[in-house]
Amino acid sequence: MDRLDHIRAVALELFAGKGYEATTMADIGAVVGMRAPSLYKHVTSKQDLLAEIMTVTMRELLAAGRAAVATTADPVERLRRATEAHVRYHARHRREAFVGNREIRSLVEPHRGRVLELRAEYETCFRDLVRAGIAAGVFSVTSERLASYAILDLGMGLAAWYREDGEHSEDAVVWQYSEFALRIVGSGG
Amino acid sequence: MDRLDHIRAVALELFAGKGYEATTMADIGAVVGMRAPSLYKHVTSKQDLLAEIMTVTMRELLAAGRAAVATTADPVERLRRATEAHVRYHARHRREAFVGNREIRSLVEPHRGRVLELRAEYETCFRDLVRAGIAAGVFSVTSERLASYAILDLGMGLAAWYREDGEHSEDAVVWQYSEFALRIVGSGG
DNA sequence: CCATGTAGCTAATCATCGTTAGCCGAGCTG
DNA sequence: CAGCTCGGCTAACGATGATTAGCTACATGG
Repeated sequence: MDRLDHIRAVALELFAGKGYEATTMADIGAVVGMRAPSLYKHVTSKQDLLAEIMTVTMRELLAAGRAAVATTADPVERLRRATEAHVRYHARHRREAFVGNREIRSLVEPHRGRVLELRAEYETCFRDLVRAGIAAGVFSVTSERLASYAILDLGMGLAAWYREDGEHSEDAVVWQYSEFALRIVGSGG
Repeated sequence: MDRLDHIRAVALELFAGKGYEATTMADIGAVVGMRAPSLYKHVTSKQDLLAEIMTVTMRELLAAGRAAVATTADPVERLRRATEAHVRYHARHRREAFVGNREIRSLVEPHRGRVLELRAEYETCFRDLVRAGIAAGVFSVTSERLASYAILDLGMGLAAWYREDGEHSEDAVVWQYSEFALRIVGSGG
């Protein structure tokens, strides 16, 4: 693995485990195997490390969501696939998702604004999916906002507790949580 | 309001808004109307401020949960009431709940251990509620763990976005989210 | 009216951290 | 072999921030 990739991976692990502010460059260096100042031969700043993790994560998440709904027009199927993508991403990249959700506050402008925009866009996608199902008469919820937030929060919660080697396989969690999402909108099996 | 209560309230507001680490004693003092060192005439440390917020919050949450299920034996009704209490607490004390969820990492031992114990106890309550419903044949989920996590995460998500003066009233959110919880376990109206 | 405690302030302490400066050895290139 | 670049190191800088020390004004109670 490239030195830089290694640093990024370690930073992600530590940001997820102790938080951005609580992680020092010396911490990162200690795991990578060098002193804090040497890190600057590979990265431009600690803030940059965070900014890149977060923007890449949000972009990937958004892309995964768009791709998931691209091949069908059925509202139920669209919401199911979007939720599957959402949950799968949060299970497979739980550290990225975790940091992405929790450390927005630590991001400095203009990165924060950009990440927030991406997130708003992502949320809008889900709200639209719910709205479409309501309009089609296949979902029964009184507020598309509450329902879409509830579904999105499933993923964020997942990123907090999911472990690759835990009790549940990725597929099991993806399936069960997608089922939950459809039940939330009143369209469960 | 007592000076000390005022300080606690300001600390809570700032911890919720910028995070514990990012909040300085000077920040708190600036809002209260005094210099950082003067705060120590009322408070023993910044860490103590956090520890008290978190332990009080967890104790209140646990008490609210226990009280909610105390007066009925019906599994469906018990889960509904527990969820109502859960969601209501997160709506009414969103700052406390938000800090309580996010700043466990910033809590130093032995406080952290105690708060984690309380949280584990609280989670166990919900898992037992779900298990009881499954045993009684009124819920249909394959994993009580996933279902209870999903329900608990609804509250945590709520604390992140809910605003007292927002689009939805507390009662509306409580009702809708409790409905979501029952739908998640396959017992929705 | 004085004595005392309360609650503020400034200055100082002490530690931590991100980041920069400048040195140096190893290894590739001509 | 000479020199350059890469990537490490130590030392130092500069800022920040929690906390302590020690001073002072004021209010209260004897």
